[in-house]
Amino acid sequence: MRTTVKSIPAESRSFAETARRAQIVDCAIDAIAELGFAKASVDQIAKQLGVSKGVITYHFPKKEEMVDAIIEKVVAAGRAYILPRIIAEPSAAGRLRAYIESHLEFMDASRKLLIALVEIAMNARRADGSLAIGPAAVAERVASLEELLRAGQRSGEFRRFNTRVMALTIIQAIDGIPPLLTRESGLDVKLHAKELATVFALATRKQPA
Amino acid sequence: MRTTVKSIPAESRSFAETARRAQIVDCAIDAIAELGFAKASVDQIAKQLGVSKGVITYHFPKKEEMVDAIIEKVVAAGRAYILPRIIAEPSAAGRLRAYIESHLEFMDASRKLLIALVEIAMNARRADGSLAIGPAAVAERVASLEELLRAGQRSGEFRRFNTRVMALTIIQAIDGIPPLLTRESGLDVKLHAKELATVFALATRKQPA
Amino acid sequence: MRTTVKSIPAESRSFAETARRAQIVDCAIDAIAELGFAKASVDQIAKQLGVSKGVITYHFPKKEEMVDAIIEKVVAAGRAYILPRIIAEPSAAGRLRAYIESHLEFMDASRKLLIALVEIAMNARRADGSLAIGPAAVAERVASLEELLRAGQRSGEFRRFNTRVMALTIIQAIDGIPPLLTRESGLDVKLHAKELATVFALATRKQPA
Amino acid sequence: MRTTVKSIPAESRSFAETARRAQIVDCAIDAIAELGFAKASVDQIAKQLGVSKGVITYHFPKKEEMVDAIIEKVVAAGRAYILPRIIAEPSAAGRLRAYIESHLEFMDASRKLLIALVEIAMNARRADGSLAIGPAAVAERVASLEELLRAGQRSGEFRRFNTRVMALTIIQAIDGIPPLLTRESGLDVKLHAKELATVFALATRKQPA
DNA sequence: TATGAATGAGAATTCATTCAT
DNA sequence: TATGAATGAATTCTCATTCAT
Repeated sequence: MRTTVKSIPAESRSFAETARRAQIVDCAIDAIAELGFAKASVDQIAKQLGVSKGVITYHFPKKEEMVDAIIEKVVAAGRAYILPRIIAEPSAAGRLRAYIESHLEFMDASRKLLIALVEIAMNARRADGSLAIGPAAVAERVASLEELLRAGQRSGEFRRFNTRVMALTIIQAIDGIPPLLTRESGLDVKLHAKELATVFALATRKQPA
Repeated sequence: MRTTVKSIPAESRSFAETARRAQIVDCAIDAIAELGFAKASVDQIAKQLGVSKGVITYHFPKKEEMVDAIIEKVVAAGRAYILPRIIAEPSAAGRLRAYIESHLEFMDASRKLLIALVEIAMNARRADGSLAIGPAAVAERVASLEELLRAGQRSGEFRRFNTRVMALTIIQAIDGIPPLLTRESGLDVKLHAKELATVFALATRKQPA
Repeated sequence: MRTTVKSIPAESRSFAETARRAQIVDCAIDAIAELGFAKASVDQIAKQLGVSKGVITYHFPKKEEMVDAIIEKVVAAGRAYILPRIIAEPSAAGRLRAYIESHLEFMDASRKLLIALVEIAMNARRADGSLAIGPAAVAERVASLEELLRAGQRSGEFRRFNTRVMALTIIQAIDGIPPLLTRESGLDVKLHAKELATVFALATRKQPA
Repeated sequence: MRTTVKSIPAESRSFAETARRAQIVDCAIDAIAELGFAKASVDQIAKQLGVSKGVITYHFPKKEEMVDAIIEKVVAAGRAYILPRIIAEPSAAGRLRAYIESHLEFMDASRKLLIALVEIAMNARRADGSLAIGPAAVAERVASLEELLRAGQRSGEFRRFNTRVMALTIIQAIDGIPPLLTRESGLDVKLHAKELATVFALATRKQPA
């Protein structure tokens, strides 16, 4: 038997369980990306997956859990793509460029994931009314980017600037991309990435004369 | 008289009617900013305004009309704040700085308005399912900013760059602010604005040797 | 001042009052005929009349009263058209033919009135849920037609038949016309009337050997 | 599974599903016959069935589907009753008599069904505003009755008359019965049927002398 | 008399969630 | 595990009616 209230904790999930959850998450991402968060009902997701609604609620007793699983998946995928590309760069400037470009490349390659994530970021709310993707998540990203920037300042590659504001500026410049992708499906992301990288390269480098 | 089908056309509204609509719009903005678009139901708005639900549907037979009124209000307010500040600047660089800073100042001064607008931009959909704030609205802003940038290039103030990508980058950097305001209520917008202005000043200026 | 609960009794109505009521009734008939009873809201009627909703509710505090006024008008108009044509006929057979033909002629000439009346007959209900046009109204018409038929039997023109059933049959054959008019706007009512008259002429006459 | 958008297609319905739908349809027929179409809300029907409103919308996502199911049921029942009785008759006159009498017998035996059907015919409208039972449905019946009449004329049983008008006349004489049943619950339908059959027998037969 | 604002009941529909099988 | 039926709250919208001016 299975209690209705709680889903199986991650560590005690069977292989099949894990696979099913992944399937559902993928399908939910599709649905959210296509229809928007508001219209991506459990019904819809189940329909697209070709199973009964009960399957969804069995694996994710609360929709919130499904949302969390989606966030987790996208974040993990993003990290897996981006981190190695940053680390591979020897200079701070290179790492910043890699940070920006790999973010946009990932977004380009995983449009649906990102569109879904943004839908969730804007709409999904917890039972108490708070946003599902809260300030803490951003704060973490900001902190890690600041670290990168400060390293560049310490090494003398970057000029003096407020690292917190610069980090926020870069991050929200990046985070502005997915909605752009929704609106302009033909957007040249490569070009956009290069331009954005250039912008922040010029903005952070030690200014000549 | 009031038909159920159409609201009174703007030009034939009485003073009281206009005032009531404004009141409702303000209240709706509050509700949307606080609760998010999805939870800002007609019921909620009516409750916050201390009137019956019918009052809302009386003045705005379709919720869509209310949404349009909100958009109109915010856009008009934004334009009124920003445009004079841009025009006042003699140089292209000055106008770009004014563009960025006045946008952020306005957002800072009118946080709720902007948060509501972004909620609407992300969520509100017309009866046919299309977004209430469509690609056309963005395209218009991009075009007008590109004009500013091209003028700077023509006058020799700005380096050569892809104006479309730069415009998009600037605009989405700006549009990323309201969600930031939601998450970080203590954000120093003045500082952020200056930093952002500097970023794009450095990014657009004719590069020194 | 004027109480909200009761309309002015018929006998103490001013000329203007009477005219206004007639205007509203005409407009309501139009609206009901066009939109159907369910969609002919007070709002709609007021809009078509170009006045405020209050005007309607002032003259007809309850919608039911308006409905009654419509019924009254149509019935009176019908009676005025039909009765003289019946009385003019010397024979029972002639009166029956006149009964049928003048009914259909009236319906043809006053399609909107009849369509509205049928809409009301089918849909309008009193506060207690009973139909606005009840059994009594039909009973009266049946009785009067039976009288005509019995006279024909007494005079030897008609064969023996159950006058009640024949009267009901004729009346509902007639009452079936307005919906027919709604569905088939090109219906040849003249032809239909003649055919119907012939049917009942053949059905009532003393049968030849 | 059950999507919100579409109900299960007829061919893939389970036994239980079919039974439930039938139960709801029956209950809806009761409600419509009793209260009229306008007052037979989903709420009402659910209440009468002793279930929650969601049950209805679960099985019939759109009320229109429920209406269609009702129409289908009544039409099928009618056809099943009437057709064999017509076919059984060898002569055209016999078939016409069977047509009329079996219609009325069916109406008598299934009063509620017919009353509900007429309510629907008069009131139910599709999303686009068109009547749920449109002109096409009547046209079909007229055509098939005309065929019967023409056969009688060809065989020499019937006199020459306009088959279209005669068919329309017969059909609306029949269709006038259900409202009559609503108003006069004590109506002797047997007698009425015989009388109606006689009327049209006399009206269609080759005239003596 | 006329107006328009306000009211509140009730309509259809959507949806997350619960639960027996 | 999976299914699908059931639930009830919430949402938008319509409408007759009331009432102050």
